[in-house]
Amino acid sequence: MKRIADSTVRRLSAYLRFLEESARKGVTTISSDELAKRGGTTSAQVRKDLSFFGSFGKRGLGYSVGELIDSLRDILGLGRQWNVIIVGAGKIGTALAQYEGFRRRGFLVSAVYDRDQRKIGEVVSVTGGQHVIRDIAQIERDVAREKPDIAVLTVPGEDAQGLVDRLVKAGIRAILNFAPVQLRVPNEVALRSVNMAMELESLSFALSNRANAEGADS
Amino acid sequence: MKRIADSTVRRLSAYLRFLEESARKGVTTISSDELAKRGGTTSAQVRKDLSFFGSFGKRGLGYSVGELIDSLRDILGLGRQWNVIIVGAGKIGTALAQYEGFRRRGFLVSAVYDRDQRKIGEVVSVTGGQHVIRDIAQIERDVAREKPDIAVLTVPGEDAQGLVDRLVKAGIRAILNFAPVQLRVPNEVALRSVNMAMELESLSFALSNRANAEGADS
DNA sequence: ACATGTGAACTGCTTCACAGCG
DNA sequence: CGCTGTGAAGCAGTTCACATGT
Repeated sequence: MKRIADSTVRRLSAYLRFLEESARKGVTTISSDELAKRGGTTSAQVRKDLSFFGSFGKRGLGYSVGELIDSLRDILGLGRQWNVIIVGAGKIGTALAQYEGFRRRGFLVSAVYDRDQRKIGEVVSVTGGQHVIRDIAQIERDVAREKPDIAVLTVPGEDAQGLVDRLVKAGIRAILNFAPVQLRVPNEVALRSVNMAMELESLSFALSNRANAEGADS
Repeated sequence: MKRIADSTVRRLSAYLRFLEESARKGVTTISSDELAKRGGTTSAQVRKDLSFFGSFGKRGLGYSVGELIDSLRDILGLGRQWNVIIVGAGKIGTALAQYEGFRRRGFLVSAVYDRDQRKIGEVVSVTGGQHVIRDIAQIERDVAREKPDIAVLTVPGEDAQGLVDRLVKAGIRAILNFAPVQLRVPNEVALRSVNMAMELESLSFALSNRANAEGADS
């Protein structure tokens, strides 16, 4: 398979959300142009994005909403459940643990970790249940045994790289990082970072230079 | 001024963080190569990024850590305080309100809003203080009067676009969106989105297509 | 007639490579 | 001599434009 740009994947995800919304409204057919308007892109871009994976439309007509939803879910690997562990039970970690969007899309929080002895053993709510906070000290053992798919990192910046190294060694294959640091992982591990400091500073820059205010939205 | 790529601004932000860390360690001089290694890029990229704004280094030597920190803070517009309002006092909104990183970089939470009558009037902690949750109904009036710089949106997806329209009309110039929807704003308003669903789906895609696991990190 | 699918053109970010200067 | 600053080359992602299929 050809290498797919990250920007393409993000757009596919956006198309999927809009398609699901359209389906709920009873729309059954949609054109690349309508899809583009809502996704903040162009019809050519939509068609190009989809073309990497096959032909999903009918010429002269557009796309079947239902079929395209199925295809996109398949392309994005959303046809299964992914087990997610949350590493760091601070404010953001516990807030994420309860995020409804996780479950709705097949991401199940299977464990929550912290290193603070006072928190370990406490019960936290997660979407669709509860978990006892586990000790980060046992994370290698747990990851090796339970093989979670994704680790969400919500620990202080100074602890992040060390934990990543441990998680990678234990066999994790995907990490979503919220710590405000640049992490290093081997090529075979997928890493995405959400860096609030960076987003805020980018807004600060835009505000200080009106020329760049123009909305380059992720 | 020349148009600056978004990717450049994000890297500048990363350089700044690393420089501040180096300064704390007592490092006084640094080369583009060292800066690149930690920022996950190349030395040529570092020099090109900086070159858009001037010449900051000494040939044969490198950059003065202190001077470059000052220059970057200036470029990014971090020499002043920015007032931030948080719109939506749910789990994520309240967690963000307490985020230490806000204050440390000059972003001050100046108000918190919700539309839920049961929450309005409640007290929430924010970094360095407390706020009484205000009624979203009064947000236009407050924005017009208090002129906050940035609105952080942490409301349900279905309410997001409506609120953005109101905020923009009231005069907001920058928005950091956490709702999982694609927002539309006029060109003169700066918008950044953090979309967790998108990040997770992008990891799901990477896990389902090992070829793409390679870490394209934001 | 209409909207897709796609090679070709284009744009802009990244990398290269070296002249310039401390 | 070493490292910066930068024009030029390379490359990747986007846009164009039209042939194709219904």
